[in-house]
Amino acid sequence: MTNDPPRRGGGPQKIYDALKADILNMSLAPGAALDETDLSARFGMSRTPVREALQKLVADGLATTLPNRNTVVTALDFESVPHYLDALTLMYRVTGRLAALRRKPEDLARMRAAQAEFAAAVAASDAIAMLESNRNFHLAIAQAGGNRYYTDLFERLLNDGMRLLRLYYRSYQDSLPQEFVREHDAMIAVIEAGDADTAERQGGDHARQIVGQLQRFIAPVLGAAVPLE
Amino acid sequence: MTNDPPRRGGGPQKIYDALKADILNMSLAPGAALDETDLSARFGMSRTPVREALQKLVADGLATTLPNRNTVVTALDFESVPHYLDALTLMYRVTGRLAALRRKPEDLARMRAAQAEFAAAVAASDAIAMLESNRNFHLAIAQAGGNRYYTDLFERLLNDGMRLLRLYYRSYQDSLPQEFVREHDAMIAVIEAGDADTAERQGGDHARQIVGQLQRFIAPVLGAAVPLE
DNA sequence: AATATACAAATTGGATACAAATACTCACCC
DNA sequence: GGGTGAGTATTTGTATCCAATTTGTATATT
Repeated sequence: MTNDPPRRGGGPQKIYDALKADILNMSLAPGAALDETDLSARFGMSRTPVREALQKLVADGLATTLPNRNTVVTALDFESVPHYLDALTLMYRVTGRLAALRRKPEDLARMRAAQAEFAAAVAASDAIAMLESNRNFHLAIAQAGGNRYYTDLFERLLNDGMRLLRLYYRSYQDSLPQEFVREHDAMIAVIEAGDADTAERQGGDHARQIVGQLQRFIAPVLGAAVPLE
Repeated sequence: MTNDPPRRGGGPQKIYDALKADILNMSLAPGAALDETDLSARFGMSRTPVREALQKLVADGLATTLPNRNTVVTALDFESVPHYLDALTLMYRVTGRLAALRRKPEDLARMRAAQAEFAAAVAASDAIAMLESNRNFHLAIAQAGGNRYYTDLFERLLNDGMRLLRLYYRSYQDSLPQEFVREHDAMIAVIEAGDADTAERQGGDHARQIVGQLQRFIAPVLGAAVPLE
């Protein structure tokens, strides 16, 4: 039996991973309470490692602690969506460029692996798997760029993006996913070829697609047009 | 006496602030051990709030925990300096542009306050105060932009920058600080005028100055030229 | 009836106690 | 004399315990 001997120190990581997955899935909705006692019961550990995991989530911006009260899943505030899209666009461009300049064989392998998962998820119409593999694909591009400042910011953006898109994933029922699969393939090709200018332009184009998506699907919810640019 | 009744919840913040200041000053050198027991004695609190503060420092990238061993101040690795400068340059430009577009009166007030401190520190040749007020000045510009994704990244960059420059602050004995004072004033003027294109260009120019500084003062230490761009 | 106040219950923040893993010491062996 | 190993000591990781703050409820007062 390869029953992991529950190694010391692995507790907070397990709890963190589980909660993070639930938050990104929107299994835990924005605003949902994260009760320390409940969680310690659920994971069979004391409150100490639970608190450590919660503090990491807070550092990621995925949770927020209300002083002397409980911790909650961070809300998605729509007024910051334009800021979000601005930063996302910039990071698509920058990471695309850097990846073209610095990609190594193992980076391309990671990108292809994530892209294969993405294509499979699209074929299966599995929205959650789509969002997750899409996130991993773009994260692989950022990692290929090798700049941890960009990688860390981009991960935060992609995390928030998973939650935003999960709200509106109905849009993925349309023809767009196939379009994204093709675009991803094109990005891999350009990055492999090392064409930095084209990779940056592609990143901008890809971002524009997503901006358009969100405009179409969020604006109606808000009841008014989102002021973008 | 306005003796703050030591309010519950303020412990970790105090410890975090004190340690962060020491790390940015380089009073705590990179690689220095952060012993939980020592710190709890020093601050007169138990290990619990100390650990919380350390975890926040780790999340900031200022400290690193070695599993089952102690936490240390994160090392400054010179091989990532080019990445650092790349991201810093981009953030100078982006935050300059955004600040010009979205500045409010209170933002300009904060910028001017930090700039006054910076000028005073330059006049007094106080290197630490220079670095700190310089950091606060640029952070005020980022805050004026209002995009928390950029603000958070920029704060990390400015933190790392304080440590890097502290290593080589002899360069500030030269004529350059006065140059920086003038440039900062020019940035305030352009941001107040709302000229986004010029503000972005200024940011890039300012970054170029710093890149040049670091090249001149770090390259000799490394024994070879740093490959930049 | 509505509001304010006092009381009670629940939950977080912090302290202490305990267990596991690592580092250090010193002796012993080659 | 140097290296290896057992045993000890120190330090982190986890559990439990206590206190302080807040929320909700019930009662009393206007």
